[in-house]
Amino acid sequence: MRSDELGLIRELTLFADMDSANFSELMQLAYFQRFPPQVQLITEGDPADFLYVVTEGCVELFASDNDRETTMALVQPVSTFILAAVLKDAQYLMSARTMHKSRVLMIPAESIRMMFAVDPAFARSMVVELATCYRGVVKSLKNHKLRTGTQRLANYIVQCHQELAEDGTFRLAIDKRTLAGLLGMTPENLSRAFATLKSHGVRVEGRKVAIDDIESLHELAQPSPLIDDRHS
Amino acid sequence: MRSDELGLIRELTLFADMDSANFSELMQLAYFQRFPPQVQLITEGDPADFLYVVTEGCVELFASDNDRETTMALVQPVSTFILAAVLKDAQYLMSARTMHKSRVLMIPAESIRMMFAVDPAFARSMVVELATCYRGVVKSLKNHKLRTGTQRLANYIVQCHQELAEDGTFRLAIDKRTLAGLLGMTPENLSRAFATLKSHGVRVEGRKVAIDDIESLHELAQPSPLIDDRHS
DNA sequence: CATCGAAATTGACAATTATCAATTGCTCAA
DNA sequence: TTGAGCAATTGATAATTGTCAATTTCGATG
Repeated sequence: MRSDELGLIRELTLFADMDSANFSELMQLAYFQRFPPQVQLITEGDPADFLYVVTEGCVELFASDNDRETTMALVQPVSTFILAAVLKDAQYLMSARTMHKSRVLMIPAESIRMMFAVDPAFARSMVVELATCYRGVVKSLKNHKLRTGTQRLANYIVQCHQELAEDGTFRLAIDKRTLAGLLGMTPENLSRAFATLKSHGVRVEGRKVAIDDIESLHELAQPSPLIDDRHS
Repeated sequence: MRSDELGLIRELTLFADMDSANFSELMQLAYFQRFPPQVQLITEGDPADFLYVVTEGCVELFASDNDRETTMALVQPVSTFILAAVLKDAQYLMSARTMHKSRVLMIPAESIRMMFAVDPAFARSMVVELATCYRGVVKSLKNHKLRTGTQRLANYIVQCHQELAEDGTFRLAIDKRTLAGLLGMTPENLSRAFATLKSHGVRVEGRKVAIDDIESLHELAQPSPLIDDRHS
């Protein structure tokens, strides 16, 4: 592992307050690996053997039932995922696959649980991490139960606009197929939702998005901090 | 507070491992109250001032956006709710109202956070509690994204069957209006879903449910432990 | 027991979303 | 450059779900 990467991991809320010796020991026990795109890292139903940390690339969390499949979340660097299963020593509820070439740290679940029992600061950080994840899923559930597909897209666009757009223009960070999955709709439906947004001042060309009438978009999206705010 | 109730609260995973003196202190700071049905206890968006514990009755967690509203979960005694918001010292993401006459313990958020910092066993219990809640919401999100309304109802019935039915017959624990909300559909739709289940061996009369053909119901429901198992 | 009011059901219809098929457009490698 | 292959779009249709209105049923109360 490179030391700059180690530094990034150390800065994560989950590890920042941990005792130094414990952190070092944990890193000693971990595996650092590169994966090509579209590699399935974990499968739902399997026992949770590792806690994962993405340091480069992007990982998709997804879930299946019967022959349906849905994207649950995208994990961007630098973040951990699948902590709850590791802690409860339970089965994974979600599967994970790399979207792009990715670098991933795999920490044995056993050693996470051991440190959890031993290092109180680590336990407290876990609380904060899990509370944040919990609230993230609650927001996602609200997003899905309270909004139509078009409204979810509108809010996604509003959020991108706030985060990246300087002149009202930005590029989608992910391809439309993945975006459709994330928003819980089919790619066909996403196309139509984009078409609907045209009349609310949103122009799309490939991955480029231009927003001409942010008021009109806000009107349609009705963004709410209790659903859309990334942090809080 | 009655001592038997205190005992029930002490037995909760969240408090079981806590230091005795700390637990006593926490209970000293808490308010125990009775509420009539349909009283709104908390409103989403408000700062999290209390952690709640239901000891009798039932509490509905719900969320709103624009003029839509949806049931997020039902909290049965004895359980805590709204822990994540308290811990993060953030706004509530969900509102809560009593469904029936209820007894509720209200613990000041401030003192929960103080104990969290001071009592390592309490912090570790929180991790387990939050991990469990997190997985609960993930299951709920999977339920909604991967299944149709009728399938969700079928799985709900299968679950009731496993837990209460001895002779293939049981009573619904909640009224149909609430059940509809919980399953994320309108009452009208729930009626139609019940009608659909008739051809899969489910007879409904008021709150009484009789299952004639559990195989056929399973076939339709396709229950999965990674969505439907209460614990794990 | 009668009656009021809310819950539940049913029907008709609209909106939303999914599915299937066909076509267009883009990207990458030979 | 060109063609193969995949992503994206578009159209047609079906399935699912929501909305509105009209009854019917059920339960609590006087």
